Amino acid sequence: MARSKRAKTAERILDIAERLVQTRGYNAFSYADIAVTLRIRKASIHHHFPAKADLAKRLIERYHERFMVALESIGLHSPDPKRRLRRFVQIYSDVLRDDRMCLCGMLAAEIDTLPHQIRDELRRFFSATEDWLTPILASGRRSGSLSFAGAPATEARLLVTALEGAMLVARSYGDVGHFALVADRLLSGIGIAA
Amino acid sequence: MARSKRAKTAERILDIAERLVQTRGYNAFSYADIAVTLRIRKASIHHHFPAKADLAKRLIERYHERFMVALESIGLHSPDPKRRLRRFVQIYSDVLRDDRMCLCGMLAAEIDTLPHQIRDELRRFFSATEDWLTPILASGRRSGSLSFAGAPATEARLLVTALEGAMLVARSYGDVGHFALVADRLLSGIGIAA
DNA sequence: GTCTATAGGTGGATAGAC
DNA sequence: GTCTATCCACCTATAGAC
Repeated sequence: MARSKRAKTAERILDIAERLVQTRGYNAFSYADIAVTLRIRKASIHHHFPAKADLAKRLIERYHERFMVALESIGLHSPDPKRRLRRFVQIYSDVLRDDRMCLCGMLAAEIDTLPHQIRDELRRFFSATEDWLTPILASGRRSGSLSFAGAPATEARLLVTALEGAMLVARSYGDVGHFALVADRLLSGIGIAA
Repeated sequence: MARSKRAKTAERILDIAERLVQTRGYNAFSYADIAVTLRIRKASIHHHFPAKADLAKRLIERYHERFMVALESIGLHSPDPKRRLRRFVQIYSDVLRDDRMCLCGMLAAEIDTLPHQIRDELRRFFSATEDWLTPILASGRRSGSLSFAGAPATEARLLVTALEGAMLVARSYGDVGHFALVADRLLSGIGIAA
């Protein structure tokens, strides 16, 4: 009972590492950073994640899983395509408001320095996000709720890449409003009023 | 005469460092990497750029200057807004085709680990790019050549952030076509056919 | 599961000879 | 302007006691 509120150590390591990667990047954080925050020794972290690459792999898996859960939750709660896409954008906005970059966007920048296995995970993440968006865009247009010219899959890719880029650039301004301007423009571009 | 074809050492250091930052990031390259490529010693690099931050600062300055020269060149050679914007997108496409990320986009990802002075430089780069685009978009729409709904400055920001994001994500796929799809969609969105 | 201790390497940076 | 030599901090990772 005394430990019921405390997450297992492995999960707490992942929590701290996640924030570190999202703010500083994979190559700019160390086991020492985690050890200080968690107030254990570096060696103890290696017990849970033998190599840094193991930690990174698990980090992406967990992020991907949670992202998909969030998307499924959007699908369940709101059948309206406009509302779904607003909530989709809100996920990115919330991450940025917490002073973070998307985990996969950050790792994408460092792609040339990461194990090959991780490249595959990143691709899967972006593709899965597009795959979630595409049918919503398609059916939304069919029902007359949304309006855009090209293929739904193209529009999905624009949304994913533009939101990643807007986060990236907005962070250099330290201004969520910078992101919001682009996000609103993206939504209005498919017929969703701000 | 014998050395007329060889750039000064400082410039060659910048050339190598530029590629390293654009491919690996600021935190994943070292003076040792440059030394090996240039076949001189690490200490010699410190003679030209005492600290790594000095190198980074000069790197952004040079990139920004050259980018602006490229934009001015577009302005001189083609009065047609459609043609200007196609050539604008082509600049990003060329960088990606050389297996690089935009230097400033890469540094933007690492923003939390960089000297504060560099944050200002990055902001200046993105803002200058938007400032170059905005009047072209405005006059292009006035003349009936371009077509979009909101403020020209908003459209400019969408273009800059979306192109950065498209480069970022496309690099994780190792596929320029991934970028091209988004780029074409961005252009068609303002009335420029592929 | 956490600790101490340490290995073996690399990071940025400096002093001083040539 | 380039070199050798060196510093010290930090890195990832391992061995073995508790």
